[in-house]
Amino acid sequence: MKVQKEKFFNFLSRKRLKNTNQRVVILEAFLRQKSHLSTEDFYRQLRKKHPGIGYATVHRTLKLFAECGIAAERNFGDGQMRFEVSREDEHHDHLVCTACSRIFEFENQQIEQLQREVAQTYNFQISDHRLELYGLCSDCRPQTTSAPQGASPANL
Amino acid sequence: MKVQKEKFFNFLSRKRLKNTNQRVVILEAFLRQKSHLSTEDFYRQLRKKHPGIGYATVHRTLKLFAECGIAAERNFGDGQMRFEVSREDEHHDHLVCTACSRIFEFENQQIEQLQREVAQTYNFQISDHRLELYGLCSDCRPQTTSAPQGASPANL
DNA sequence: TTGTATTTTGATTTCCGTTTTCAATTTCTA
DNA sequence: TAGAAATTGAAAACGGAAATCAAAATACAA
Ligand SMILES: [Mn+2]
Ligand SMILES: [Mn+2]
Ligand SMILES: [Zn+2]
Ligand SMILES: [Zn+2]
Repeated sequence: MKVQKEKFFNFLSRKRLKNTNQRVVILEAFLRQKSHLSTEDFYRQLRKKHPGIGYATVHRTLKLFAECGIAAERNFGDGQMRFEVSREDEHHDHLVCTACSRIFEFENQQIEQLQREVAQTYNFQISDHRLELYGLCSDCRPQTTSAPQGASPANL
Repeated sequence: MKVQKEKFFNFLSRKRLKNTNQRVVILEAFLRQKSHLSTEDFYRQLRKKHPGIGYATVHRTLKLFAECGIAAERNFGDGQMRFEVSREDEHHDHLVCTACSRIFEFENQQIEQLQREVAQTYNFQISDHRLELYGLCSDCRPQTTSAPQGASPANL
């Protein structure tokens, strides 16, 4: 997390932005918080310890994090913007459970490579992508384990 | 387009919904319209020929199309819901140009297969997925064709 | 240290696409 | 054709994101 802090403070001075108490507090809370929180959820967490900080400031600061590159904005289809810490080197995509809303992360280099190939055939210059798999996680799907090895009775 | 019409009318009677003039008009316009239109854009097109039909009805009917399966809802990150005709058998993903907003469609069975494999390792039951590649289309990227084979002068 | 120009803050308002409301109208069935 | 039930369209409500603005905080030169 040291890296992200430095990166943000560099960003601030590069952009001639001011290093305020609120920004420091929000930064540290953000780096500690669990991933994929909506602005609202994050704000609610934060206000427990820091009731003085306003929603607008939280919102603006999260946007700054995204601009600076230490946060990734996510959008899983409910109308909520979500944020997670993003690392320089790492990239991942998501499995989203439509029942319990849990989110699982995965990385698949073959898929990434195939995406690049697709783009190439269209002479398209990729700057970003999103891949999300929606469905039921192992806890939420009907019969989690031990699918019958006999005849499964024709699924529809 | 015959298929979609039948499918929708079957859906209506199955659900005990009424077959109104507006629904027929909207259905036919939708099947004729170009893809990835927002509700607003579609409504504006429609009202030229059918000024009497209200936005609410258009919105509700597009949702019905989606529920019935003849339309796919899309969301390319601008805060607009978009719709396109969806066919029983076909599936595709999208390349979205961040400069001119044009949208290109592609299909890649290898990626689809790898997605299934990812899901399997998480014991996750996929019901849907979205894959979008964002960037610059061939018309919008800096030097479209004939990249210099000599030294390219350090981009950035 | 000031002084001061500049930025930031937080309460509030505005925005904007989506969805709901509700009385009037239309559809469907018996 | 009557009457129950669904639909319509104008308008209002909704919800999250973003903008507004006066007061406060910050940075920095003198
Ligand atoms: Mn993630
Ligand atoms: Mn498409
Ligand atoms: Zn689940
Ligand atoms: Zn383009």
